[in-house]
Amino acid sequence: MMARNISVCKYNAIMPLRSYSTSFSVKGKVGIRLNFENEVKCLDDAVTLFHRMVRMKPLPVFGQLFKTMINMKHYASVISLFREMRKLDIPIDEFILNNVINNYCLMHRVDCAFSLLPIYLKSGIPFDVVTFTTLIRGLFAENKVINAIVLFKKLVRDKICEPDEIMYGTVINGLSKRGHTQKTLSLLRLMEQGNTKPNIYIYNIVIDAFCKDRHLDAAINLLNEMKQKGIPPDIVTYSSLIDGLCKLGQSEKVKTLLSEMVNLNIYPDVYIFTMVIDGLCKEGKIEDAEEVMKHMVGKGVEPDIMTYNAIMDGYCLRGQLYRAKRIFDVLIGKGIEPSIFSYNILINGFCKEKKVAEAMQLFVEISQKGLKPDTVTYNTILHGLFEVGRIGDAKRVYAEMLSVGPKPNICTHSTVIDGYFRYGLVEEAMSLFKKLERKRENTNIAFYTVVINGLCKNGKLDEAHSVFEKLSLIGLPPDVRAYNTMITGFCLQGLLDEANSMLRKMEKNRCLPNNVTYNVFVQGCLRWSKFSEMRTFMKEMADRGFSFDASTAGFLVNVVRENPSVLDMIPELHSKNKY
DNA sequence: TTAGGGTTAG
Repeated sequence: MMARNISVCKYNAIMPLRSYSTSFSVKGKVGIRLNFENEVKCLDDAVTLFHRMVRMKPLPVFGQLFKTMINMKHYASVISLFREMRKLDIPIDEFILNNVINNYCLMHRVDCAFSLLPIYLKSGIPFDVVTFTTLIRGLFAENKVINAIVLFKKLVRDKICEPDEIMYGTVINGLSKRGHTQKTLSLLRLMEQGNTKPNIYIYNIVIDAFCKDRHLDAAINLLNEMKQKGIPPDIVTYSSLIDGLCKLGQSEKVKTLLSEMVNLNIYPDVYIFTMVIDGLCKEGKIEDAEEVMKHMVGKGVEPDIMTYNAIMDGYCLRGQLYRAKRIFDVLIGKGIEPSIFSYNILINGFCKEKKVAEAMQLFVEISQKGLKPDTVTYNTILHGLFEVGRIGDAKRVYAEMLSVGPKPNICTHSTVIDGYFRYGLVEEAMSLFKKLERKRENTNIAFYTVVINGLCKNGKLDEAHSVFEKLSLIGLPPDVRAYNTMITGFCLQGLLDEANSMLRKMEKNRCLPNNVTYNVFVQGCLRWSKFSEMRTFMKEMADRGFSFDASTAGFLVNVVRENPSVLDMIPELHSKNKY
């Protein structure tokens, strides 16, 4: 296979170029554009063509070659060819510069993209809306949201360039993908007052943001609004809405929207069918999902890897791993390449069922198939290995990840620290925790809760409490899980007063206790025979509409079995309706 | 040359 690719590349590179050229005229400039789209199949072709182009007279247009290389993701080579052009004194135009800026943005080097701006000034090339739209997208891609907005506002305020629909779309999309849904709506409203009116793209981005936030009412209001304004919704509008409704399990509304779009002659594509299939699978209705898959094939829409991934995940969620694996074999049989998601889904399925040997086999297969395990793969395997107590293997996999794998994220750190604590490796857990704190790694409240829980479970309540106390100081106010973990720690040690004052503290800090909070406290009372406190507490619990969970009920059964007089000490336990 | 929709992990 490889040998054939090389020979095709060499053949393409020596094709006579003149026969593929056309002349064009833009803004009064005449040039020769080479029509090579189907001829440049690999980097070799592109570089060979570049070296032929630089010798041509008159010089042809280079921008399209760069665009082709960007599409092939040969970003570093674009930069070296651009530098070569500069050395050869080949004139640069706005197409080349905009493409190189885009290239740097795609490399996540927006700083380098900005450093090209002086070339525009030196070469007398005016900045245009494309340049700035590309830079704004580059800033968003690196999560530099404030910089993106500052740049956008400066462009408008200083009248450097008039934003078009695409620039607005880029800003609104950047904001929506980073959780600023309300701001996307504000910008849409702002557009209504200006010269550039919101179009279908703008509406679709805002509708999608509301759907992702599960605010389907707001999304449907916008759908009606765009219809009223004479902007007809398209397949993307419907796909966002259908996905949002599927994720909320509102199958009746999904059916309504599906028939509405078909009435408008918009037919569901593989995206929409996959969303419906995924929604059904997540609800455990795989038989229905399989029916939808048959239906789509009947309509001439072929399932792709994401459709199969949804079905595989559905079977994994029901613990039917071997059916999931059969789907995996079927898609390979059909010539569909599994993605890293396919492997992750199966590995997760096997790990959840504690079949870690099978999971490890798939993990090894990933590299053999020319794919690379990603952070999710490592996190899933690490969790699976710790879960079954294969600590040595977990440590080996973690070391492999640190040396040759993807960069660990907060989920990796939480999994490893939790794993260490669970097997009493307190020193290793704390040393990793302190190292991450020193490096100012990204942390969140869930990560700290893992540490607090680990310390509590290993009898280090004071240390856990001091970590808990500093949470608000470092800008991570404890959530209900963090409070529950700390309350559990106090209850395990019999410090019921401290647990109670923690419960009052959470209410004072406007973090409402939940069913777990009360159950943890009740179990603490039972464990330490604090029956009078328990009676007071049970009343508060019932008043707030909470009840015993399965864990408390099991605990209670054991306590009563050992000491039946508990039932006399807590007469409320006879009241079956309440507890 | 620059904007919109689908899958996995703690």
